[in-house]
Amino acid sequence: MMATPEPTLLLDEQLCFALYAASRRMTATYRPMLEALGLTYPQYLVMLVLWERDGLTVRELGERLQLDSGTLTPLLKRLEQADLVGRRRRQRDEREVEITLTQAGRNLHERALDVPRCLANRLCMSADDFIRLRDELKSLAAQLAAPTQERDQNP
Amino acid sequence: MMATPEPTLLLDEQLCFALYAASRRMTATYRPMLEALGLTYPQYLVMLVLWERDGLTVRELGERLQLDSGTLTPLLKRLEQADLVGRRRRQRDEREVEITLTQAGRNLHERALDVPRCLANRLCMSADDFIRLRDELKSLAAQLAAPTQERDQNP
DNA sequence: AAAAATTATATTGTGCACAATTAAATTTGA
DNA sequence: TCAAATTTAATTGTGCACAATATAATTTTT
Repeated sequence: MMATPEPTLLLDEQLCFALYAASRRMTATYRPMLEALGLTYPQYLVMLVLWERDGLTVRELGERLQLDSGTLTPLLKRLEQADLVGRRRRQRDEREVEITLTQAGRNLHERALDVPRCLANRLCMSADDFIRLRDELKSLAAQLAAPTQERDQNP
Repeated sequence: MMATPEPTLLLDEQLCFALYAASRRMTATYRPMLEALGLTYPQYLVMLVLWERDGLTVRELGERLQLDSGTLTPLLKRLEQADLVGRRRRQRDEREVEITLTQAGRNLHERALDVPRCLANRLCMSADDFIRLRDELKSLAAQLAAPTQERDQNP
Protein backbone atom coordinates (compact mmCIF):
# COMPACT_ATOMS: atom_id res chain seq x y z
CA MET A 1 0.00 0.00 0.00
CA MET A 2 1.26 3.40 -1.07
CA ALA A 3 1.54 6.06 1.63
CA THR A 4 0.06 9.50 0.95
CA PRO A 5 2.93 11.66 -0.32
CA GLU A 6 4.23 13.98 2.37
CA PRO A 7 3.20 17.59 1.69
CA THR A 8 6.13 19.89 0.86
CA LEU A 9 6.81 23.61 1.00
CA LEU A 10 7.58 23.83 -2.73
CA LEU A 11 5.63 26.71 -4.26
CA ASP A 12 4.71 24.85 -7.43
CA GLU A 13 3.15 22.00 -5.49
CA GLN A 14 0.79 24.19 -3.46
CA LEU A 15 -2.89 24.18 -4.29
CA CYS A 16 -3.22 27.46 -2.45
CA PHE A 17 -0.82 29.25 -4.77
CA ALA A 18 -2.40 27.80 -7.92
CA LEU A 19 -5.71 29.12 -6.61
CA TYR A 20 -4.34 32.51 -5.62
CA ALA A 21 -2.51 33.01 -8.91
CA ALA A 22 -5.47 31.84 -11.03
CA SER A 23 -7.85 34.12 -9.16
CA ARG A 24 -5.67 37.18 -9.65
CA ARG A 25 -5.16 36.29 -13.31
CA MET A 26 -8.92 35.94 -13.77
CA THR A 27 -9.49 39.36 -12.23
CA ALA A 28 -6.82 40.80 -14.51
CA THR A 29 -8.60 39.28 -17.51
CA TYR A 30 -11.87 40.91 -16.51
CA ARG A 31 -10.25 44.28 -15.80
CA PRO A 32 -10.20 45.77 -19.33
CA MET A 33 -13.76 44.57 -20.05
CA LEU A 34 -15.05 46.01 -16.78
CA GLU A 35 -13.11 49.22 -17.18
CA ALA A 36 -15.23 49.82 -20.28
CA LEU A 37 -18.27 49.62 -17.99
CA GLY A 38 -16.68 51.81 -15.32
CA LEU A 39 -16.56 48.96 -12.78
CA THR A 40 -13.89 47.21 -10.75
CA TYR A 41 -14.19 43.46 -10.35
CA PRO A 42 -15.71 43.50 -6.84
CA GLN A 43 -18.08 46.24 -7.96
CA TYR A 44 -19.11 44.01 -10.89
CA LEU A 45 -19.91 41.22 -8.43
CA VAL A 46 -22.15 43.54 -6.43
CA MET A 47 -23.92 44.56 -9.62
CA LEU A 48 -24.43 40.89 -10.58
CA VAL A 49 -26.18 40.32 -7.25
CA LEU A 50 -28.35 43.43 -7.61
CA TRP A 51 -29.31 42.60 -11.20
CA GLU A 52 -30.63 39.29 -9.88
CA ARG A 53 -32.48 40.85 -6.95
CA ASP A 54 -32.67 44.56 -6.32
CA GLY A 55 -33.18 46.19 -2.94
CA LEU A 56 -30.97 43.96 -0.80
CA THR A 57 -29.43 45.21 2.41
CA VAL A 58 -25.68 45.50 2.94
CA ARG A 59 -25.88 42.40 5.13
CA GLU A 60 -27.63 40.38 2.42
CA LEU A 61 -25.10 41.50 -0.18
CA GLY A 62 -22.35 40.51 2.21
CA GLU A 63 -23.82 37.05 2.75
CA ARG A 64 -24.08 36.49 -0.97
CA LEU A 65 -20.52 37.64 -1.71
CA GLN A 66 -18.93 36.66 1.58
CA LEU A 67 -17.75 40.21 2.18
CA ASP A 68 -18.20 42.34 5.29
CA SER A 69 -19.31 45.93 5.72
CA GLY A 70 -15.70 47.10 5.98
CA THR A 71 -15.32 46.11 2.35
CA LEU A 72 -18.83 46.81 1.10
CA THR A 73 -19.57 50.20 2.65
CA PRO A 74 -16.85 52.16 0.82
CA LEU A 75 -17.40 50.13 -2.36
CA LEU A 76 -21.13 50.92 -2.30
CA LYS A 77 -20.38 54.59 -1.68
CA ARG A 78 -18.28 54.58 -4.85
CA LEU A 79 -21.10 52.90 -6.77
CA GLU A 80 -23.40 55.58 -5.36
CA GLN A 81 -20.98 58.30 -6.51
CA ALA A 82 -21.05 56.71 -9.96
CA ASP A 83 -24.86 56.93 -9.84
CA LEU A 84 -25.28 53.17 -10.26
CA VAL A 85 -26.94 52.50 -6.89
CA GLY A 86 -28.81 54.35 -4.16
CA ARG A 87 -28.42 53.73 -0.41
CA ARG A 88 -31.03 54.46 2.21
CA ARG A 89 -31.96 53.27 5.68
CA ARG A 90 -35.04 51.09 5.87
CA GLN A 91 -37.95 52.58 7.79
CA ARG A 92 -38.98 49.25 9.35
CA ASP A 93 -35.46 48.78 10.77
CA GLU A 94 -33.21 51.80 10.72
CA ARG A 95 -30.11 49.67 11.23
CA GLU A 96 -30.43 48.24 7.75
CA VAL A 97 -29.26 50.05 4.63
CA GLU A 98 -31.04 49.07 1.47
CA ILE A 99 -29.18 49.20 -1.81
CA THR A 100 -31.22 49.83 -4.93
CA LEU A 101 -30.21 50.14 -8.56
CA THR A 102 -30.60 53.50 -10.24
CA GLN A 103 -31.84 53.68 -13.82
CA ALA A 104 -28.19 53.91 -14.93
CA GLY A 105 -27.46 50.82 -12.85
CA ARG A 106 -30.28 48.90 -14.50
CA ASN A 107 -29.22 50.12 -17.93
CA LEU A 108 -25.72 48.75 -17.41
CA HIS A 109 -27.10 45.20 -17.32
CA GLU A 110 -27.47 44.92 -21.05
CA ARG A 111 -23.93 46.09 -21.77
CA ALA A 112 -22.62 43.67 -19.15
CA LEU A 113 -24.07 40.67 -20.99
CA ASP A 114 -21.04 40.76 -23.26
CA VAL A 115 -18.66 40.19 -20.36
CA PRO A 116 -19.29 36.49 -19.70
CA ARG A 117 -19.55 35.86 -23.44
CA CYS A 118 -16.17 37.48 -23.98
CA LEU A 119 -14.66 35.44 -21.18
CA ALA A 120 -16.14 32.18 -22.47
CA ASN A 121 -14.41 32.82 -25.81
CA ARG A 122 -11.18 33.53 -24.01
CA LEU A 123 -11.26 30.26 -22.08
CA CYS A 124 -11.17 27.64 -24.86
CA MET A 125 -12.84 25.25 -22.41
CA SER A 126 -15.79 22.95 -22.96
CA ALA A 127 -19.00 23.81 -21.12
CA ASP A 128 -18.66 20.55 -19.20
CA ASP A 129 -15.14 21.35 -18.04
CA PHE A 130 -16.23 24.85 -17.11
CA ILE A 131 -19.06 23.54 -14.94
CA ARG A 132 -16.94 20.80 -13.41
CA LEU A 133 -14.14 23.18 -12.41
CA ARG A 134 -16.59 25.76 -11.09
CA ASP A 135 -18.38 23.19 -8.97
CA GLU A 136 -15.12 21.74 -7.65
CA LEU A 137 -14.16 25.24 -6.52
CA LYS A 138 -17.52 25.71 -4.83
CA SER A 139 -17.08 22.39 -3.09
CA LEU A 140 -13.56 23.33 -2.00
CA ALA A 141 -14.76 26.64 -0.56
CA ALA A 142 -17.56 24.86 1.27
CA GLN A 143 -15.08 22.36 2.72
CA LEU A 144 -12.88 25.18 3.98
CA ALA A 145 -15.83 27.13 5.35
CA ALA A 146 -17.10 24.16 7.36
CA PRO A 147 -15.83 23.80 10.92
CA THR A 148 -13.09 21.21 11.34
CA GLN A 149 -14.11 17.68 12.34
CA GLU A 150 -12.04 17.87 15.50
CA ARG A 151 -13.70 21.03 16.73
CA ASP A 152 -16.98 21.14 18.67
CA GLN A 153 -16.83 17.47 19.58
CA ASN A 154 -17.51 18.30 23.22
CA PRO A 155 -20.55 20.56 23.55
CA MET B 1 -26.20 19.02 -32.20
CA MET B 2 -26.52 20.88 -28.92
CA ALA B 3 -25.59 24.57 -28.91
CA THR B 4 -23.24 25.84 -26.21
CA PRO B 5 -25.43 27.26 -23.43
CA GLU B 6 -25.53 31.03 -23.50
CA PRO B 7 -23.47 32.51 -20.64
CA THR B 8 -25.54 34.36 -18.05
CA LEU B 9 -24.92 37.06 -15.45
CA LEU B 10 -26.09 34.86 -12.58
CA LEU B 11 -23.53 34.99 -9.78
CA ASP B 12 -23.74 31.30 -8.95
CA GLU B 13 -22.98 30.31 -12.52
CA GLN B 14 -19.78 32.34 -12.76
CA LEU B 15 -16.46 30.51 -12.71
CA CYS B 16 -14.78 33.78 -11.78
CA PHE B 17 -16.76 34.11 -8.54
CA ALA B 18 -16.22 30.47 -7.55
CA LEU B 19 -12.50 31.11 -8.04
CA TYR B 20 -12.50 34.42 -6.19
CA ALA B 21 -14.51 33.05 -3.26
CA ALA B 22 -12.43 29.86 -3.00
CA SER B 23 -9.19 31.82 -3.07
CA ARG B 24 -10.28 34.13 -0.27
CA ARG B 25 -11.57 31.21 1.74
CA MET B 26 -8.25 29.41 1.29
CA THR B 27 -6.34 32.47 2.50
CA ALA B 28 -8.68 32.70 5.49
CA THR B 29 -7.95 29.06 6.29
CA TYR B 30 -4.22 29.69 6.25
CA ARG B 31 -4.51 32.87 8.32
CA PRO B 32 -4.54 31.40 11.84
CA MET B 33 -1.73 28.94 11.03
CA LEU B 34 0.41 31.68 9.54
CA GLU B 35 -0.36 34.10 12.31
CA ALA B 36 1.36 31.63 14.63
CA LEU B 37 4.44 32.07 12.44
CA GLY B 38 4.09 35.86 12.31
CA LEU B 39 3.38 35.84 8.57
CA THR B 40 0.60 37.03 6.28
CA TYR B 41 -0.32 34.82 3.37
CA PRO B 42 1.60 36.78 0.69
CA GLN B 43 4.58 36.95 3.06
CA TYR B 44 4.37 33.16 3.42
CA LEU B 45 4.53 32.81 -0.37
CA VAL B 46 7.66 34.94 -0.46
CA MET B 47 9.21 32.77 2.24
CA LEU B 48 8.32 29.60 0.28
CA VAL B 49 10.24 30.97 -2.69
CA LEU B 50 13.23 31.98 -0.60
CA TRP B 51 13.34 28.63 1.21
CA GLU B 52 13.66 27.01 -2.21
CA ARG B 53 16.30 29.41 -3.45
CA ASP B 54 17.82 32.14 -1.34
CA GLY B 55 19.33 35.37 -2.65
CA LEU B 56 16.83 36.17 -5.39
CA THR B 57 16.26 39.71 -6.57
CA VAL B 58 12.95 41.54 -6.21
CA ARG B 59 12.40 41.00 -9.93
CA GLU B 60 12.98 37.26 -9.67
CA LEU B 61 10.62 36.99 -6.71
CA GLY B 62 8.06 38.94 -8.69
CA GLU B 63 8.37 36.63 -11.68
CA ARG B 64 7.89 33.59 -9.50
CA LEU B 65 4.85 34.99 -7.67
CA GLN B 66 3.51 37.20 -10.46
CA LEU B 67 3.67 40.26 -8.23
CA ASP B 68 5.24 43.62 -9.01
CA SER B 69 7.55 45.84 -6.98
CA GLY B 70 4.64 47.97 -5.84
CA THR B 71 3.43 44.94 -3.90
CA LEU B 72 6.75 43.36 -3.03
CA THR B 73 8.80 46.34 -1.88
CA PRO B 74 6.65 47.23 1.15
CA LEU B 75 6.03 43.53 1.91
CA LEU B 76 9.77 42.84 1.89
CA LYS B 77 10.40 45.85 4.11
CA ARG B 78 7.98 44.34 6.63
CA LEU B 79 9.79 41.00 6.43
CA GLU B 80 13.01 42.92 6.97
CA GLN B 81 11.51 44.66 10.01
CA ALA B 82 10.56 41.22 11.33
CA ASP B 83 14.19 40.18 10.85
CA LEU B 84 13.26 37.37 8.46
CA VAL B 85 15.07 38.73 5.40
CA GLY B 86 17.81 41.16 4.50
CA ARG B 87 17.77 43.50 1.48
CA ARG B 88 20.82 44.91 -0.25
CA ARG B 89 21.77 46.25 -3.65
CA ARG B 90 23.94 43.94 -5.71
CA GLN B 91 27.41 45.24 -6.46
CA ARG B 92 27.50 43.83 -10.00
CA ASP B 93 24.26 45.68 -10.84
CA GLU B 94 23.17 48.35 -8.42
CA ARG B 95 19.65 48.39 -9.84
CA GLU B 96 18.96 44.96 -8.39
CA VAL B 97 18.04 44.39 -4.76
CA GLU B 98 18.92 40.96 -3.46
CA ILE B 99 16.75 39.40 -0.79
CA THR B 100 18.44 36.95 1.57
CA LEU B 101 17.08 34.96 4.48
CA THR B 102 18.33 35.81 7.94
CA GLN B 103 19.04 33.02 10.41
CA ALA B 104 15.57 33.59 11.87
CA GLY B 105 14.14 33.34 8.37
CA ARG B 106 15.91 30.02 7.80
CA ASN B 107 14.82 28.77 11.22
CA LEU B 108 11.20 29.43 10.39
CA HIS B 109 11.31 26.79 7.66
CA GLU B 110 11.01 23.87 10.04
CA ARG B 111 8.00 25.29 11.86
CA ALA B 112 6.35 26.03 8.52
CA LEU B 113 6.44 22.36 7.52
CA ASP B 114 3.32 21.83 9.61
CA VAL B 115 1.32 24.30 7.51
CA PRO B 116 0.77 22.19 4.38
CA ARG B 117 0.26 19.10 6.56
CA CYS B 118 -2.43 20.88 8.52
CA LEU B 119 -4.12 22.03 5.35
CA ALA B 120 -4.00 18.56 3.79
CA ASN B 121 -5.88 17.23 6.82
CA ARG B 122 -8.41 20.02 6.50
CA LEU B 123 -9.13 19.25 2.86
CA CYS B 124 -10.48 15.68 3.00
CA MET B 125 -9.38 15.29 -0.60
CA SER B 126 -7.46 12.48 -2.23
CA ALA B 127 -3.94 13.21 -3.38
CA ASP B 128 -5.07 12.57 -6.96
CA ASP B 129 -7.92 15.08 -6.72
CA PHE B 130 -5.61 17.59 -5.10
CA ILE B 131 -3.10 17.31 -7.94
CA ARG B 132 -5.77 17.33 -10.63
CA LEU B 133 -7.45 20.48 -9.29
CA ARG B 134 -4.11 22.23 -8.76
CA ASP B 135 -3.00 21.47 -12.30
CA GLU B 136 -6.33 22.55 -13.77
CA LEU B 137 -5.91 25.89 -12.00
CA LYS B 138 -2.38 26.24 -13.34
CA SER B 139 -3.64 25.47 -16.80
CA LEU B 140 -6.46 28.01 -16.43
CA ALA B 141 -4.04 30.71 -15.31
CA ALA B 142 -1.75 29.90 -18.23
CA GLN B 143 -4.70 30.17 -20.64
CA LEU B 144 -5.62 33.56 -19.26
CA ALA B 145 -2.03 34.77 -19.29
CA ALA B 146 -1.56 33.86 -22.94
CA PRO B 147 -2.32 36.53 -25.54
CA THR B 148 -5.70 36.09 -27.24
CA GLN B 149 -5.80 34.24 -30.55
CA GLU B 150 -7.18 37.29 -32.33
CA ARG B 151 -4.37 39.55 -31.23
CA ASP B 152 -1.03 39.85 -33.02
CA GLN B 153 -2.30 38.26 -36.22
CA ASN B 154 -0.97 41.15 -38.32
CA PRO B 155 2.64 41.93 -37.46
C1' DA C 1 -40.80 49.41 31.15
C1' DA C 2 -35.89 49.57 31.88
C1' DA C 3 -31.56 47.13 31.52
C1' DA C 4 -28.97 43.88 28.98
C1' DA C 5 -27.94 41.54 24.95
C1' DT C 6 -28.03 41.35 20.08
C1' DT C 7 -27.91 43.09 15.40
C1' DA C 8 -26.49 46.08 11.47
C1' DT C 9 -23.68 49.33 9.67
C1' DA C 10 -19.86 52.44 9.78
C1' DT C 11 -15.15 53.66 11.00
C1' DT C 12 -10.25 52.93 11.65
C1' DG C 13 -6.04 50.76 10.72
C1' DT C 14 -3.04 47.34 8.35
C1' DG C 15 -1.64 44.93 4.39
C1' DC C 16 -1.98 43.66 0.00
C1' DA C 17 -2.66 44.36 -5.56
C1' DC C 18 -1.85 47.03 -9.27
C1' DA C 19 -1.53 51.15 -12.43
C1' DA C 20 1.31 55.05 -13.28
C1' DT C 21 5.23 57.66 -12.48
C1' DT C 22 9.95 58.57 -10.99
C1' DA C 23 14.77 57.82 -10.46
C1' DA C 24 18.89 55.59 -10.96
C1' DA C 25 21.92 52.25 -13.13
C1' DT C 26 23.14 49.78 -17.10
C1' DT C 27 23.14 48.56 -21.94
C1' DT C 28 22.82 49.67 -26.73
C1' DG C 29 24.05 51.87 -30.76
C1' DA C 30 24.91 55.77 -33.77
C1' DT D 1 32.19 57.90 -26.60
C1' DC D 2 28.17 59.43 -25.27
C1' DA D 3 23.29 60.00 -26.04
C1' DA D 4 19.22 57.23 -26.21
C1' DA D 5 16.88 53.28 -24.82
C1' DT D 6 16.20 49.79 -21.49
C1' DT D 7 16.03 47.76 -17.02
C1' DT D 8 15.13 47.66 -12.04
C1' DA D 9 13.22 49.40 -7.78
C1' DA D 10 10.86 52.61 -5.35
C1' DT D 11 7.06 55.80 -4.85
C1' DT D 12 2.35 57.43 -5.18
C1' DG D 13 -2.44 56.81 -5.41
C1' DT D 14 -6.73 53.98 -5.63
C1' DG D 15 -9.43 50.17 -4.24
C1' DC D 16 -10.16 46.21 -2.08
C1' DA D 17 -10.06 42.58 2.26
C1' DC D 18 -10.47 42.01 6.86
C1' DA D 19 -9.77 42.57 11.96
C1' DA D 20 -11.15 45.45 15.65
C1' DT D 21 -13.86 48.86 17.43
C1' DA D 22 -17.68 52.19 17.69
C1' DT D 23 -22.39 53.58 17.30
C1' DA D 24 -27.03 53.27 16.93
C1' DA D 25 -31.29 50.62 16.58
C1' DT D 26 -33.80 46.71 17.91
C1' DT D 27 -34.91 42.67 20.61
C1' DT D 28 -34.82 40.05 24.73
C1' DT D 29 -34.85 39.49 29.54
C1' DT D 30 -35.89 40.60 34.05
